[in-house]
Amino acid sequence: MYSILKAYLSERSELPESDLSCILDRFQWKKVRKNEIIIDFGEVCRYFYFINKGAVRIFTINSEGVELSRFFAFERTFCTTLPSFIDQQPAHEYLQAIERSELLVISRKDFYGLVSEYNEFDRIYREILEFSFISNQKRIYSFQGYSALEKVQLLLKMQPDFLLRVSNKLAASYLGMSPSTLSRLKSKI
Amino acid sequence: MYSILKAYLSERSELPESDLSCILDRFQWKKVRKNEIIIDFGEVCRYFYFINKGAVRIFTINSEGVELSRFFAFERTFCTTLPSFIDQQPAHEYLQAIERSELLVISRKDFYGLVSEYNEFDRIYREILEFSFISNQKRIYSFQGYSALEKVQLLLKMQPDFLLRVSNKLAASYLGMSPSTLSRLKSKI
DNA sequence: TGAAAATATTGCTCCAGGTCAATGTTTTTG
DNA sequence: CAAAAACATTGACCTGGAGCAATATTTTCA
Repeated sequence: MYSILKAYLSERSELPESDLSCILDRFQWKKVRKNEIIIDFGEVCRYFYFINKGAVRIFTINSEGVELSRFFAFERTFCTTLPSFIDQQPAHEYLQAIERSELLVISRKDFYGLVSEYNEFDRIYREILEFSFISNQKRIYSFQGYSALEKVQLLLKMQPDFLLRVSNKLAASYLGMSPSTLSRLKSKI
Repeated sequence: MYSILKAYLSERSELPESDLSCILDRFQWKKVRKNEIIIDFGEVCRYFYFINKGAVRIFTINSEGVELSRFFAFERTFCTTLPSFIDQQPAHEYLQAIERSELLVISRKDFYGLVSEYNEFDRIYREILEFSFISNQKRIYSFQGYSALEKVQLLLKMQPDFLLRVSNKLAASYLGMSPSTLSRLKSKI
């Protein structure tokens, strides 16, 4: 049950077995059904999530009622609505399971406890922050610089299985184009 | 000369006078002329910069030769090409002064020295990381959800003096539209 | 498992915003 | 400080991608 997270931590640190099991103890098992909202808009985010199985997305809804997806995460990934988690203000976005998923959940208090208790865990957290920053940055450049077709090609190159795993509608809301445009482009590739 | 940085640090921490002056000692004064490239594409970024006076931008050039601006920073801001600074790989972007500017420069080694030596400085660095992440995130949503006109209005609301300070051409490269479109929209507002 | 709901595909139409080019204005620099 | 270079504005034109709607397909769940 914890073996995937254990492997994840082992690969990224030198944590001894004893520390690993202390760390794993702080996580709780949680099953969510497809489309379940894990963190709601306006709610303060009090947990960090590790995706053991399944997939989630982070999205918001603009003033015209259109869903905008910012981020998709799959197995073996840490994920949460980070701004709200950091500053404990109401989230301006949703965290949603897009498949039936199994999550390992840790409270904010325990999470920061691990960060200050284990140097190696602090390093892993910093890597998560940096990774998030850098992937956001790449996305900004891709929105600025590319046509719809190029954005699809770029996505296929960076995450070849994304379009197989994510529905046309959600993928379009991630790429910033309409579902019909994405559908047409897919038939061209 | 160091008074602006000193005030910046004081506002954000409880650092005593003695620590403050130790910290300030690690920074070097640097003047740059307008348009000067501070960090070049392909160069490994070895410094963090505090903008004492002036303004800089971070940009890249896409495959069609078009400049894409990701970020503008003005007085009283820390700034660098963060991905390259973090992992010491060649930068995929440029850091450029867009006005004649005065910078306070600290080497990566000294910077991380301060991070580990002073808890308060570590906190300030984390705030910089988080701020960068969150501002990138807002920008992603704004690219996805808004028309050209709405993007300009949003920018005016968030940073009212941006368009007064940044040339039409550069502002357009930040907003992801052509200079002619931005020019037309400005006359409508 | 089969009816209902959600999603995907595709044709048609239209317009926001791009490109190009001409002109006016500002900035740079010898 | 004047000539040159860079930039801003504006008009004319064109096209990528949006919106809508009809149909086909897939998913959901009683």
